[in-house]
Amino acid sequence: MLAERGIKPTYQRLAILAEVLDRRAHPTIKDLYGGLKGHVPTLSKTTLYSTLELFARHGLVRTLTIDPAEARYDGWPPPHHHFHCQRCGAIFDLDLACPAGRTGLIDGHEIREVHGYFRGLCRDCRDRAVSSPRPHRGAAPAARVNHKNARRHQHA
Amino acid sequence: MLAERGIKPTYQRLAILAEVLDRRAHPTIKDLYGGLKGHVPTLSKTTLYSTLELFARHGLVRTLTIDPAEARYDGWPPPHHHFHCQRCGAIFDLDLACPAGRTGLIDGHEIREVHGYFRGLCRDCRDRAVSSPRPHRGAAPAARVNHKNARRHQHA
DNA sequence: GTATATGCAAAGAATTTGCACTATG
DNA sequence: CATAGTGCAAATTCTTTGCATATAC
Repeated sequence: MLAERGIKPTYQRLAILAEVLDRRAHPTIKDLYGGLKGHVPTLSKTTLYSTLELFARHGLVRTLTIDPAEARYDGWPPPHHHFHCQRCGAIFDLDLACPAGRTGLIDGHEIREVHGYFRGLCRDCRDRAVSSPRPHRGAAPAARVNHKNARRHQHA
Repeated sequence: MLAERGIKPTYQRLAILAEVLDRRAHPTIKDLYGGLKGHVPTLSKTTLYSTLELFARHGLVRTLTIDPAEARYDGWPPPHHHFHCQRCGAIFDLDLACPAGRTGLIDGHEIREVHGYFRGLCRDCRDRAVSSPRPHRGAAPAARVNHKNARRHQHA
């Protein structure tokens, strides 16, 4: 899968690719690093970053910038949209027919990547909100997506 | 515009709102800070950050996370998509009819924000590439949107 | 006079860079 | 050997936080 794209298939790269493909939950660098540590104990984050960038350049993974605090990676090939929960931070895949999601030219710009996502309250958080309208004291305030704090509350 | 939304209209807030609305080029914090320094010399970035977050919570501005390196702010109200040039970093508005851009429920998730954007080569960079297919020696490599470096090459 | 807003400086954290080391052919 | 890949540590820089001061009602 790598060699045929002109990417030298090193041990690290194969492991990283497998890890990304294996995860459907849009892992962060940290997630991937944690998951890979077992198989590739010497792995450095530098390699992770550079390899994922390499993969992204070759279209093997998508880099998601939905969460402003940290990048997430998506190895699921078919085009799809995402949903980002403002409360729990989870990211779900959405399979919408999206006519706007086309490549080619728009207004003279050459389209190479299409990104679509939604934000709001996910099903679970919504259910929770319905069953207990008033959040408990000490509950996390409505997630401030722009803050690094949000990271701490996320499910991955 | 602020008071009726329950936001105390302080001098700083009015100035920040005016600055965001005045700019159509999806300014960064740095852009806004630079532009505001003249009128509000004592302005701190802390206030900028917190005020923009406040505005975003109240729907007065959108926070764009298209550029992973730094947030951009959009005070243009009507829903629209964006195009991000991988080479020069510029962000353009795209006015597409996007049926996916709806609020309500999708798969049980409650949609509150819709974000759609494209990446590729903008019209200008494309023209340039056509007229001189081989980049000059020393020309910037294809922008690595994931890198902070990209910032230095951006037009704002 | 109490609550809220502002600002400065310091802290925090993801990402990038520099450079030395390793693997491969 | 030469080239490309890897890894550590340091650097960079956006963003957040802690508190002290100022402002508003």
